[in-house]
Amino acid sequence: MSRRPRADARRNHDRLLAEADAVFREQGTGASLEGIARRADVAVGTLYGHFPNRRALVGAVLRERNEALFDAGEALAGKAPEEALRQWVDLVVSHAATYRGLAELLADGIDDEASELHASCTRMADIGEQIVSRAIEAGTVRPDVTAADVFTLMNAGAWTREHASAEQAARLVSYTIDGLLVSDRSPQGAV
Amino acid sequence: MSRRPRADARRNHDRLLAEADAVFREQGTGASLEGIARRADVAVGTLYGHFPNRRALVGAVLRERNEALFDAGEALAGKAPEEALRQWVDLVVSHAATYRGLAELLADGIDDEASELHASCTRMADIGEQIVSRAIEAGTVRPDVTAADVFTLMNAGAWTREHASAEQAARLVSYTIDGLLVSDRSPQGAV
DNA sequence: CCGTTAAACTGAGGGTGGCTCGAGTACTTA
DNA sequence: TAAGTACTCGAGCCACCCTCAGTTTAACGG
Repeated sequence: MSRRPRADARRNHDRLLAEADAVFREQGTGASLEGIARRADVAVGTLYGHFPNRRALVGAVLRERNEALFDAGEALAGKAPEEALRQWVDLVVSHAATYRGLAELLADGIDDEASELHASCTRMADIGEQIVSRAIEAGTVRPDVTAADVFTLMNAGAWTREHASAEQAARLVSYTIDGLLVSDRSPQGAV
Repeated sequence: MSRRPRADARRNHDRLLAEADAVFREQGTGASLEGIARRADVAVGTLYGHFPNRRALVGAVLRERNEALFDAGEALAGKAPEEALRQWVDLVVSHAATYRGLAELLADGIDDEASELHASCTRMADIGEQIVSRAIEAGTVRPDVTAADVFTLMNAGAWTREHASAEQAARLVSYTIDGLLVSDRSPQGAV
C-alpha cells in the first residue's frame, strides 16, 4: 500500500510555492532559486526535490491562476467575436505581465513538449484558436489569420509590457488587432 | 601631449571586438564575457579594461553596423510613406535579430540615458519618427500613431523573431502595420 | 508506545560566470 | 637605453545552479 504523503513534505511544498509566487512577482521568473529556498526556510536540495527545475516551479505557481484564466477565456465564447478577441488577448497579456520573464517562457513553451509549461501554452493557443475561427466565420477577422498569430501576439504584447509602459503595450496590441480585422484594405472573409 | 595609444592595447581591443561579434552572433548578447576573453586570448581584466560592462561591448560591436543601418534608414526618405515604414521596420527587425537578446537591450536602452546603447536607440526612434510623420502628413498612417509606437513595434518584432520563426514575426509585424494605416475603420488623416 | 522503513531534508561541494584590483609587464618617448 | 606609465594579468571574491551522500523524521504495524 502507498503511504500517506508526509506532513513536512506537504508543508514545505506549500511554503515553497507561496514564496516562489511572491519572489517571482517581485523579481521576475529569473529570480534566484536559492533565494526562494532561503525565504521558505528550506535547504536548496528540498526545493529541487519538489521542483526539478525553474520551469517546473513556475508552472506549479501558475497552475491555479491558469485555471481561472482559461475559465475566463471560455466564458468569452458568448461575446461578439471582435470583443472576445480583444478581451482574450488583454487577459493573457495582463496575466503574463504579472511575472516578468513569463512571456519568454510561454513563447518557448509552445514548441517544447518537454516544458512544464507546454500544456498551458497549448491550452492558451486553443482558446485563441476557437475565438479567432469564430471571428473569421463571422467575417470579422481576415480569413488568413491563424491561431499562431494570436498566440504570438499575446506573447509579444506581454513582453512589450515588461519593457515599456502598459499603455504602450496596449496601444500596440490594439493596432495589431485592428490589422487582423477585415477592412477595405484586406481580403474579405467569406460570409 | 597625449601619447599614441599602445600597439598591444589596440590589438587587444580589435581582437575583443571581433570575437565578441562572433560569439554574440552564435550565442546571443548574453554570452559569457569570460568566454569571449578566452577566445580573444586575453585575460578577463583586459576585457573589462576596454569595455566596462556588457552593454558597452555590445554597443561597440554594433557601432559600424549601426551606421550602415541608419544610412539605409535615411535613404528611405525618398520612398512612398507606407513602403518606407514597412522597410524601415523590417530593416531594424532583421538587424536586431542578428544578435539574440538585442531586442531587450534596445527596448531598455531608450529609457536609460546611462546605457551605452541609448544613442543608437534614440537615433533609431528619430528615423522612425521622420518616416511616420511623413506618412501621417500623406494621409497614409493614422494621425494618432507615434514614434514610440514604431520603436516599440520594432523591438517587439525583433523579440518575436527570437522566439518564433522569422515568417511568424514578419506576419505579425505586417498585421500591425496594416493596423497603423488609415482605413475605413480608423480615424481619417488630414487631407 | 516503539521499532522499522522509506520518504524527505540537509548543506557541502563542484561548476560557471561576473567583476575587481594589486602586482607585474612591455610599449612609447625623450 | 632608461624612465615612466599605459596596459595586462589572473587570483580571488561573490552569487548562482544543481547534485548527492549522509542524516533526520514522519508514517505505519505490532
